[in-house]
Amino acid sequence: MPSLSHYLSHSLSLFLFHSLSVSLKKMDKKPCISEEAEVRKGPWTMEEDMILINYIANHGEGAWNSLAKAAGLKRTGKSCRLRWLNYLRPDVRRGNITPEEQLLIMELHAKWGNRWSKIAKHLPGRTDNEIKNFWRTRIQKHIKQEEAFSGQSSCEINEHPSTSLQASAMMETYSPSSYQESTMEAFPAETLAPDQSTDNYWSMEDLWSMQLFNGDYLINSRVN
DNA sequence: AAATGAATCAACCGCAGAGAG
DNA sequence: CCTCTCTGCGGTTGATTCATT
Repeated sequence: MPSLSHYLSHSLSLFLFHSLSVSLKKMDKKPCISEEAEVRKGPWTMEEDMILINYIANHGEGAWNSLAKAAGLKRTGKSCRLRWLNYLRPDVRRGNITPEEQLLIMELHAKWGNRWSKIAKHLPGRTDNEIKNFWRTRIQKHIKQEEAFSGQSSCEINEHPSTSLQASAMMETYSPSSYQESTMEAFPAETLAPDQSTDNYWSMEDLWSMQLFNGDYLINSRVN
């Protein structure tokens, strides 16, 4: 029977394997470093992620510019904030948007338009970036296809339903009830099933729950 | 198997608002 | 007030992955 430490080290190996393969792939892109200010851009490396997680675990988040400097990251505060909020936070949900979440997004978008951060607040674990991407790649595309199919070219999708007329037009186009009927079947079942894509994949949530990102642990295990 | 186009998503950019000095 | 800095938001880009031919 494997011991807890064995299990944890196995988990860590899997994590490192996954992270390394991702990082190596991404490092091919060579995050660019501007000569003068030495600011890194582009994809984050595993080591940068660990530094950021470790720093926030010990000092908390916020004051991103000084955090970036204090943590020794050659990144802008903005970049650190974005990485943390969209990817590293322990409560970030990975995996596909569920049908329930889709409906909620549709409803809230009809209400508020492109207020992604406001919408995201009503979807625990989802980020504004994720919802925005989801909207643009899936829903907007589908709506446009529907329009093209029905030949209703006059009903343009407006990203900013600032007027009540525009808003009501949008509601007509994708009110929750009509959306549920007409749209759901347009999304393949596998894209709707939650968390199916996470096989053999360690989500940040998993890792946090295993307490792999405990500050002390990271300090000791950081790859030099 | 290779080429090509489409889809996805992480990360950047610019802008605006808030707050400090 | 004015200016500067920081933060957060929404739009956009571009690299990677996936699907199709």
